[in-house]
This record gives sequence, C-alpha cells and structure tokens, in this order.
Amino acid sequence: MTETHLTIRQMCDAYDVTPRTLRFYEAKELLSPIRQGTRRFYTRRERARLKLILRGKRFGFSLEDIRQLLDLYDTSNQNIAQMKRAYELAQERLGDMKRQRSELDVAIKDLEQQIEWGRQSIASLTSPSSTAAE
Amino acid sequence: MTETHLTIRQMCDAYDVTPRTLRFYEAKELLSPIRQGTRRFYTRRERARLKLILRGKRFGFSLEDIRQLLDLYDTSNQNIAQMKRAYELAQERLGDMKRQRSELDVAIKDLEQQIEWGRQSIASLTSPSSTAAE
DNA sequence: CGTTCTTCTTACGTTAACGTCAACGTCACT
DNA sequence: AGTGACGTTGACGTTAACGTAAGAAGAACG
Repeated sequence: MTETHLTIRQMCDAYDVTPRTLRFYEAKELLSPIRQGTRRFYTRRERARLKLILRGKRFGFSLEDIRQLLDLYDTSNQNIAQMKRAYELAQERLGDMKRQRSELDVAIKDLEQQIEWGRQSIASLTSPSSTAAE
Repeated sequence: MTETHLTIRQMCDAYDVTPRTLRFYEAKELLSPIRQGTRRFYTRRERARLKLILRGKRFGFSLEDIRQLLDLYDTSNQNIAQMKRAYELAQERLGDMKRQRSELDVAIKDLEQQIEWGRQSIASLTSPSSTAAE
C-alpha cells in the first residue's frame, strides 16, 4: 500500500514502458531497484532516474550517454572522480542540447514556411482560380 | 567540371556521409540520382533532399518519416493526394517539433541547474572549507 | 490444496541504419 | 595491354534497444 515502493507493473503503468524495458535498463545499470527475494521494487530515486532516462531518449541520447549523466543527478554520489567526469560530460551534453535547440528553431520556421507553401500549392491545384501553372 | 552534377565521392566529402549511406538512402527511395550507365550523379535537388534528411535525423525522425515529408518539399510534385498526405504529416511533425522544443527548454534549464549543483558539490568535496558534510 | 496470476531468468528474434567484404566493371593514363 | 583509382552490385555482419517465447517459482484466491 505504501506508494514509496512500486512493483514493476505499477512502474510500467505509470511510465508507459514494458517490464522488459525496465529489466533491460537494470541490466545496463541505469536502474537498480530493491530486490526482495527475486522481485523488484522501485523507489522514488528510481522513478526520478527513469524520468531522466526517458527524457534523454527523446533528445536522441543513447542509453550509454544517459547512464554516464545520471551520476551527476545522484545525490548520494561521493566519488569525486566520477562526479567530475559526469560534470564534464554534462557540459558537453548541454552544448549539444543548445545547438540542437537553435537548429530546431530554424527547422521549425523552415517547416512552417514549407507548410504554407504546400497549402498554397494544394489550393492552386484543387481550384486553379488564380495563379496556377498549366 | 560543372558543379550541378556531383559524383558520389563529391557528395560524401561535401556532406560527410559514406557511399554506403547514399546508396542506402537511394534504396529506401529518399534519393534518386541520375544514372549514367551504372554511375550516380547528384543534382541540386538531391543535395537539398540530403540536407533535409540529415537534419531530420538529428531530430530523431526515422528515415521512413523523412521520406514521407520529402514529398512536401518536392516542387515538381503534381500528385494532389500525395501532397495532402505530406501536408497532414508535416502538421503533425511540426507539432512534434514544437513539443520537443518546449521540452528541450525545460531540459536545458534543468541540466544547467544540475551542473551548478554538481559544481558546488565537487567544490565542497575537494576543499571542505565552508558548508560541507563530514 | 490446486489453480491462477505475476514475476522471474534465460535466450533467441527483430528492426533500423548502416558497415564491411568480395567480385566485378570502367575510365584515364602510361 | 597493364595498372590504379573510383564505382557498382549483392550479400552477410553489426549495434542498439528492445520484443517474444519458454519454463520455473513464489504469491494469491477460491
């Protein structure tokens, strides 16, 4: 009944993933749920990590990229070398994301323009009342 | 000598892709270079398409997604049904991209904050002069 | 207590997007 | 006619990120 420990099914329903995916992430050391016997229970920490994983994926990062970044989000991390590495990587990723954003802005404007062009093109093809090519 | 028809190697150098990639895109009907004998020559049109392909990929679109969108960019397209389909798809993709942008904005701010947090965390671990945990 | 449900492990299958390799053709020289 | 350099077509290999199916094992229910 406590909401602090979710079963694998509850996780799947909550985050719209399959059990296979969660076990796969665990095998790749992105998640490490509590094991009671053989069963898995996911704490608040795992849920936070899963959110970050899913978000990272949407931006095209690989699971390996994400795994390395997660160290930075781990509040209980005492390994200085590991923190520094994660810190460097995070800077790089931040650069990636900012570049991606500016490129995305261009692409959006471009696509909007292209859509408008397409709209007119369709209009002139369906009812050639004004300026249309023969 | 004319710059209007590029060989496969010139294309590869210009866009940093491999011949295999260009042939693969052709097999998937994203490109259709001129064939002189068995050899390929890429016109301005193909280069424009390749740019769009590579950009689409950076935003996580599949080649199949991209293939369908390319119809909208094809100025010589006279197929109304196809144009309309591409138009609808483009609207959806535009929505995707706008959503992606707002999510990206959040993620960037989040990561910036996390980096700042990491910076302080590292500082307090390396030289515990001020407020640090023992 | 037998059945059903959920979860577990193990392991092979799948898809996308190419990489890599073999065997061959064809210019451009020399 | 020989020799590279570049290009072509299969065809099989590879990696990431899971899907899927088989079989066992513990929990839950009537």
